[in-house]
Amino acid sequence: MSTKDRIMKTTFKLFLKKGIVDVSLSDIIKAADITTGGFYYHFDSKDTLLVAVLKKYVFDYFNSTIEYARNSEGTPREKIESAMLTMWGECVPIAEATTSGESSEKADYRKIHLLLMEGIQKYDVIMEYYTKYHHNLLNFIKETIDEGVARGIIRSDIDSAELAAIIHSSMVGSVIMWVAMPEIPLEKRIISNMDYYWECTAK
Amino acid sequence: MSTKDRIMKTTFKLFLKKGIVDVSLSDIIKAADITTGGFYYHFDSKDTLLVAVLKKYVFDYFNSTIEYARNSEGTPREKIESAMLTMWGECVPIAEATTSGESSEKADYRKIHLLLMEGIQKYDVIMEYYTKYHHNLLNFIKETIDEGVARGIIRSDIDSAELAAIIHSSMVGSVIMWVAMPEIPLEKRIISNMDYYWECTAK
DNA sequence: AATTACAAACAGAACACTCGGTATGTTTAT
DNA sequence: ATAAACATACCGAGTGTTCTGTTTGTAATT
Repeated sequence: MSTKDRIMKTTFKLFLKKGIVDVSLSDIIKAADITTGGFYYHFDSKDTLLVAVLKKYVFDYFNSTIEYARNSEGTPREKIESAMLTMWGECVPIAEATTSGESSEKADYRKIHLLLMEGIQKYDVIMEYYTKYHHNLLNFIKETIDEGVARGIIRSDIDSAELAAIIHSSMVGSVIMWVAMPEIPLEKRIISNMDYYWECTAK
Repeated sequence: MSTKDRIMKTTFKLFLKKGIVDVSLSDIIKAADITTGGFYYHFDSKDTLLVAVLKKYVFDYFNSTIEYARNSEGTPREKIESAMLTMWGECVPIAEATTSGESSEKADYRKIHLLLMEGIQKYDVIMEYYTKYHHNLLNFIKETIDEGVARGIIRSDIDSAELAAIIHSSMVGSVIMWVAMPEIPLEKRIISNMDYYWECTAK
């Protein structure tokens, strides 16, 4: 693994532990076992690194998950549910970044969400990534509903754009509620919400 | 207004502008027109101030809004909807804190949400406040649904706890989506979601 | 010889916080 | 009535630390 990759991976691990602002350059340098000179050889500034890390470990992963779900088989509900659970439940790249031998602590989306909100507040470009990601997710849900209507699985008298928006915000809300009240697992929240929608929408 | 109140109000205004971590003590001292010594006469530390400000201007306001809605008249839907819109749409104390003459910039809940997430990450006690607030909100929704069932307005075969959780997360999700995609106003999102639920639950 | 990939010392600003002092009340004792 | 004793509210220079970023140096590779 290249030094640059090691810096990014180490930084992301530190983010998950302490949030963005509480990670200093010297923290990164110590944890990645490099020096200041080495760091500035690979990155222009601390900010450059932070944005690159969030893009790589969060947004690229999310968008590729959506892309994967888009091309997968299954009922509309299965497709949407599995995309959500993959993005927010399993969090593969996070697991990869954190559990490579040394650390066994569970990395979950709750931390990621807090990171994102911190990033949004600090960097406009993160806000742009976040908006684009949600447009992508919303479109995916709408397309999947349309597909369900076309296949005769979903009632054809619904407004797919509106239903997609409702499902979308409901799913996102489940995640936030899970941040505030982790005693109910995310999976249960998502499935319970979906049950309710499908009761009203399935043909 | 006492010096202590002025410090807190000024700090909250700065928070809305720059987030928590980017507000330094010297920012506060300049904006509130005090001195370092004056500040430390009133507060033990910067952290003490930050937590006190979030409690006063966010959590106390939210919880009192729920209390007010609990004791108000109207259909279950009206009660729930107006509580949400008061908390997240109008944001009275924020308006009070920011628009007292000098500043006319719109303060909305989007900033508050980002502040809260920042606070949660940094201070355990803020996380506790946040959890308590959401339990309070969830209970209010459940009680209101139960009341609707008792009054014969809502179908009696629904599980009020589950429906409350679904409505709760959907409302919270609307707020988050509004952070990411502000082009659709919060009010429209909330009403659209509620329309959908009421179609399935009203008698 | 030149470029790559780092090392190490350092600069300069910003940070939260301390501390000795001052001015202005407010009791209490004579 | 007056002075002593104390309390409250505030001042602002100064401390030590930490921060990001710069500069210069060096070993290895091409």
